Amino acid sequence: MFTPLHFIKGLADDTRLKSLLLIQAHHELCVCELQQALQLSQPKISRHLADLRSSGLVVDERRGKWVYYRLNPELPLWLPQLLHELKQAHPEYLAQVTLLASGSVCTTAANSQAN
Amino acid sequence: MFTPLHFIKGLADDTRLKSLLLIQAHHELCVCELQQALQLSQPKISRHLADLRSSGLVVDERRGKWVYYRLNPELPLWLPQLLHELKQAHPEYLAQVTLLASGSVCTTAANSQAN
DNA sequence: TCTTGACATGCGGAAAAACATATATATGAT
DNA sequence: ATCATATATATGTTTTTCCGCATGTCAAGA
Repeated sequence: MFTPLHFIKGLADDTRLKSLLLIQAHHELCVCELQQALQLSQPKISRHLADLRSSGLVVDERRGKWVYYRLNPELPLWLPQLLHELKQAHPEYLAQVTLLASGSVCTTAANSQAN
Repeated sequence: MFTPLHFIKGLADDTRLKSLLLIQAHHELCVCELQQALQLSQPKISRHLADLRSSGLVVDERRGKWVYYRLNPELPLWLPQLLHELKQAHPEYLAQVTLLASGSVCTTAANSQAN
């Protein structure tokens, strides 16, 4: 169903690639966390996440008001592997992007993640 | 100079991705060999190879009438690694594409590669 | 039920990517 | 010099992708 090309195209955008790297690093993130980390508009983030979802790269789960995204656990392993290698090899790529500790935006989304 | 995103974008096209996989498998290939393997027009192949060249993914070398392309040896190793994994994980992707043995097209380009 | 906060989507428009066709360049052979 | 082969590029067009802005949905609280 999904060719390798579909996956690669999913990665081929700055917003999407950075989102995936952040999601992998933090296991899961909600839209507002990505929004503040990448300093982008909500619709922009949301639309790219929808792309990632429809190309099978991420799965989403609603918990209360928030929707959490994580890497699709059924991905071919070259994909999480690639993201990992990529972060090692190009640390500067995510350097400017920092996720505020927790509970700073989205009212208390990050806080509600104590489990 | 090259961000990981530039490299990924280089891969994000059917013609380019297949070309890279074929080039890696055969160490080096000339335009006419790719052309017959992928069954595409010469300008199309040539333009995509120019893209790959300008994004640093391949290097070219002219030998006589032919121009041979191979992976840039100075690539971050996650890249050849990725191509390799990709071929393992998705053998069907290149299944339809077969390079005729040698010396079948481009007069005798492939033949001249006995070294 | 009304409101607020988090997120998704519909809809043009702009920008980039890809394409086909035609033409140019380079090399080797005649 | 001329010609044929291999490859590159120029040009105009079509397609795809990305974006901003407005609006819609859904859940929780008052």
